[in-house]
Amino acid sequence: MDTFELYKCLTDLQRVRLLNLLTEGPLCVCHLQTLLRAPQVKISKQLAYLKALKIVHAERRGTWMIYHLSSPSPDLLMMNLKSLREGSDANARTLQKDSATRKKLLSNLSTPKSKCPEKLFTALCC
Amino acid sequence: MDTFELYKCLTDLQRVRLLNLLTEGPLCVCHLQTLLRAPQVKISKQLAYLKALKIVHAERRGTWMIYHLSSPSPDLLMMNLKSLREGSDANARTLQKDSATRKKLLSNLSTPKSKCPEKLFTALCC
DNA sequence: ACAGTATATACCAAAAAAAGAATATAAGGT
DNA sequence: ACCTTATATTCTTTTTTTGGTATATACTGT
Repeated sequence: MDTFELYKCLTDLQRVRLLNLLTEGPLCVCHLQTLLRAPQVKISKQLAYLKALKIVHAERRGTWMIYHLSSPSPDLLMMNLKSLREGSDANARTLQKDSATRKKLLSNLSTPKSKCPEKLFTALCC
Repeated sequence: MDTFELYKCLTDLQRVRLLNLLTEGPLCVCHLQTLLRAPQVKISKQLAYLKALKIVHAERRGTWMIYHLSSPSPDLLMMNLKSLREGSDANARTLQKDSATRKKLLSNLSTPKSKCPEKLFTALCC
């Protein structure tokens, strides 16, 4: 993959938020939608974009698609995501908040009402 | 400056080549033109773009404009340029070749025919 | 087979970025 | 004052990226 493509991923807040969330574990599309408060099409398209670059990959679990960061993910990507997350600007705060919201969301999933697949790999999803 | 703007700079080979060359010392537009074998407008515009973001700044020396990397330049930028330069793909090779060509170009400048300003700061330019 | 839910894709409009030609500015030498 | 050289800016066209609506697919449960 061309390195410039990787930087292109990092020029858009929404894509960065997706990548940031996925660094902490796999998630399904519906949860990414919820976390980013964005319409399904947009999320789906961004994920398709990232998938085409093989930065993420998807796995079907029933009707749900679970998205993962590909491994090994390029050091360059990880390094930059880390740096973005640890910044002190508005964007960094957004990423930090996303992580926190993700934790809260996932801890609420073990309730009986949740119909999503429960345990996925080591992380909870859906 | 928004971090995403910085990544945008890194999505274009020509801009990266400019930045890479400038990390090794100031250069004037005509030499950047020569080194990148690109038309004047393009170089000028890219430099204007980088200048607007305060990543570089320019200083007039006679009719010549000498471009510098601003200092301190963001760690994030330096880190990524380093990584791009040290890669083993075609882009990295381009950057390495650029650096070599720059050295050769500058060492030919002390000849009497050269009308460009000779010593600039510690580096030779024009 | 049918209805419902989750996700993806196709298609078109809007916005943003890049490229090129022509022109403008700024300085130096005559 | 005028001509030349170096660089910047303006204007227009083209290309790329993004966004939205509608539609398609894939699966589940009945």
